[in-house]
Amino acid sequence: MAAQSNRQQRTEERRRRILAAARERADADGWGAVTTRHLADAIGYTQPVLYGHFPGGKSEIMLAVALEGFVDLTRQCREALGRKRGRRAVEAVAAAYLRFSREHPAVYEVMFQLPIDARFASDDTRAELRAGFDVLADAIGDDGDGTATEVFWGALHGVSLLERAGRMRPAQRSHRITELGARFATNAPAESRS
Amino acid sequence: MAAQSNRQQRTEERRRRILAAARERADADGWGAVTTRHLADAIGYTQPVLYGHFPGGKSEIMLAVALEGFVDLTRQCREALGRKRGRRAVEAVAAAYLRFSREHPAVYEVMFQLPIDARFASDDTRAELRAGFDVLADAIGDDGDGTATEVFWGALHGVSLLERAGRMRPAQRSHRITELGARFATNAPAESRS
DNA sequence: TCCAAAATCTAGCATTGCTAGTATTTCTAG
DNA sequence: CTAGAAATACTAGCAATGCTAGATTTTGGA
Repeated sequence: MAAQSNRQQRTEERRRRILAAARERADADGWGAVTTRHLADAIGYTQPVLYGHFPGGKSEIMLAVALEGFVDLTRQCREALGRKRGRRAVEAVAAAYLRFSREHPAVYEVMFQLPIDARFASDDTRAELRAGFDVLADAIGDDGDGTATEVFWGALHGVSLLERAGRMRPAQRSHRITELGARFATNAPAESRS
Repeated sequence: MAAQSNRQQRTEERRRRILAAARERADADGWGAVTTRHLADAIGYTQPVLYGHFPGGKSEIMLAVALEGFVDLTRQCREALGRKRGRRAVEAVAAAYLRFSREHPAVYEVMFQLPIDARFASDDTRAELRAGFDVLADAIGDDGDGTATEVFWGALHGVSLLERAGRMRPAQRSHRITELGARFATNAPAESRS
């Protein structure tokens, strides 16, 4: 099981290089700059080779990058959370989340703007999404039906996008994290659900 | 001042029709479906005519749609706010905001993903953005440095995007609005800014 | 060593945003 | 009313993009 044929090995290696090239270029110059011709050049082959690895073409490459992204983001948030509780937990996870989004803008972008519908979503995908959701729920200590986590997630998502779009004052970044901690820490504020 | 020449009148009329066609098609099938050829067909002219109205091409058309969008969104939020205060104010504005985003997905999309940097941002643009920010600040009764409003805005933005991306349970929509009211209503939660 | 299969390339299609150059319409001056 | 100038609009085409069919080379096993 460990010893793959040389062919499989090289195939997998090349697949990695395609994804790395796509990720790198996209984070630097946006997904518009990721062309199939450029990717082919980057791995030293021609365009059709890409379609051997990713029959779905550019979309499938973007999806693959997105999946890697979910794994990374979830792990970094989980590590940031550690055994913290309350505000410190919320702030730590928020900081980690926003940092990931800032450092990998294109990966983050494709993670959320790509349609993860029935066609694309494997069980793996759903599991990864679930894991990401769970770490956020743990951070705010959500023991309800998950609505609070949804809103927390929305806040992180929105703040990260607006920061990168230049719609928020950069100097206030740490204040925003404090604010998130204050608004979303465990003291479940008046569960006035009808 | 009222009586424009026939030419100017028809020019402006056509400009409106271009924007309306773009907005309609984009909200229906996404911006990818808005091609210059389609827009030209929609107004009964050929492609180059578009560039007479919008020298910047498709980008400029999208920007124009975005500007209209900011005016609309701000007005609808302001109307929803009325003279409400506290939770009811937050919830009303949140509901209006999310409704706009849901009903005009493409308009909303271009409002925030387009670079509103120095090149594009006229004073008008900045004024409109400011007005939108202000209504949110009024809704949550932000009397601080605006950080709370930034986070509130982020939450609305993120929730609206995640809802449309199918990442949030549709049935929980009203719960999310309640949650936003609970988390962001005026009772400024522990301004523990360092 | 030779052959079949896998792998790779060449060449090209259709679509996109955009534009140069030409034809046509419209307004104005005489 | 008519001729010329200015505006308006069109034809035709370019370059870039994602993608693919078919030819060609390389590879690995008998």
